[in-house]
Amino acid sequence: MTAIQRVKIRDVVVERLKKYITAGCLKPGDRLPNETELAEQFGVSRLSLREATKALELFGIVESKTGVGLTVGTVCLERVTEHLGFHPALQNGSHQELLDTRVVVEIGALPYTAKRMAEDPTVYENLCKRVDDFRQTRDLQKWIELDIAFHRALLDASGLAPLVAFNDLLQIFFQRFRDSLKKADWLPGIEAHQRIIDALHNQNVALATEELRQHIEYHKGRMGVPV
Amino acid sequence: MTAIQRVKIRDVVVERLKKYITAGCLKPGDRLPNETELAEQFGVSRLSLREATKALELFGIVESKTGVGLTVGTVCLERVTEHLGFHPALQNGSHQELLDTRVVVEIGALPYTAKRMAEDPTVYENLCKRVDDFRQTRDLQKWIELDIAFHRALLDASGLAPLVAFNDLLQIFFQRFRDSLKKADWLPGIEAHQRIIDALHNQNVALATEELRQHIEYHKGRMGVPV
DNA sequence: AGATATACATTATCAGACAATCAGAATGAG
DNA sequence: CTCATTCTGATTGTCTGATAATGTATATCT
Repeated sequence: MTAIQRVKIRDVVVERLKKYITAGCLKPGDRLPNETELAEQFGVSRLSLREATKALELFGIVESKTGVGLTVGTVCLERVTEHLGFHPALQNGSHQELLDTRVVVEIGALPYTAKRMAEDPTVYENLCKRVDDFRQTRDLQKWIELDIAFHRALLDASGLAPLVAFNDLLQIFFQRFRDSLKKADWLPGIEAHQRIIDALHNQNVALATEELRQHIEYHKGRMGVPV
Repeated sequence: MTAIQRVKIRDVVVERLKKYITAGCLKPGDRLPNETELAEQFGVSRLSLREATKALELFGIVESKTGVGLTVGTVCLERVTEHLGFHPALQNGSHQELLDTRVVVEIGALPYTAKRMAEDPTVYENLCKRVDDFRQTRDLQKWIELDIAFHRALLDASGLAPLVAFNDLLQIFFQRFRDSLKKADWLPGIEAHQRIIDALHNQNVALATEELRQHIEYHKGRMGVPV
């Protein structure tokens, strides 16, 4: 049996809407035709079109205001996180895969970070400040936030915005595991953070790489059971 | 003026649905009440409930099958990235940034690919076959497809599915640049592909890395003007 | 017992209607 | 003329009701 599956209209509409936006090079804030017109254009009922737009609206890809119409929205990952952060249904690839992916992304960015660090002294200073914040915090929940923020800042310092966006998505899948960590598990991480940025500061990418790898993989044994 | 904003019913329903899932500790695959029942329970019309479920379905948070009903779904990174091509980080990223991001991702995956290649001989064979396909093609459009497919396969061979998903996203933004390439620009790429997988086959990750870096950056000068 | 056909529950999609809301035009007052 | 107010048209938000498509489970027949 060929695993045919009924193509649902709204999925087609979703794709066509996305294509409509990209094809027209529409930017956030740009107006879209109204529902009736789009529905007619796509040859579907207004309801089917609505189901598509409403779904996209949850991502922020489009926005709709009563009495105004549809506009292209600004995708912000916070909104995505908000909807995906709640626990039950996210269990994607194995933890190992996700962990390895993080290693690839974060380590791959290090050379770029080192380069920028050499050019701009504030980069190192800002990262140091983050480690200091870490040291002065006792609250577990705050630590989790700071840890995420640090790794994000480290990536951000590379100047590769796409990687930062991708990392934000990955973090969603790590959220659950962070919550299960104990206070003691975090302590070694603080100095590891410091060693990483110090190595970068000294333009020793190889050392920073090794420190970061160990730092990420340190959690491997502590996070829940692999698939 | 307090920025009051009409609370849309479907947003309330979305929240209640998420709460319903978390409160009941429902796991992927678990059944939900049917649409009419849920609508009644939430005190909204079936349509409003549908708009909420359909929106959540785009994320994979819930799944619905005709004739079966609603079930709790599994959120997977692939599905999320699939719809996130509109993220500002990707749209506003300069060509240089996107190119660097590709370098990070593809090179970072090489060690994993090499490892899998050592364990499974078919990995190398499959990649070789792709290069052969390349050699026997004269059509420009076909070359573009094969090139995308090759790089995708190379990533896929690493076993890191999240990276593949991210790469798929990136490729969207390289599409237009590929179209601007001439036939002659592609010729050197064929053998570069071969050299990369051969180096991996010999477990020479360093060489593969250097080949791949040069291969990707070869296009740098040929692709449109940097931002 | 096994294969086939039927019935039922459920979602998918549609059409039409009315209410709520907003932006801008028309109107009026000063 | 300028500003505030009202009105109007456009657009989305929500509802009701109905029909088609689909998958599961039951019942039926061989």
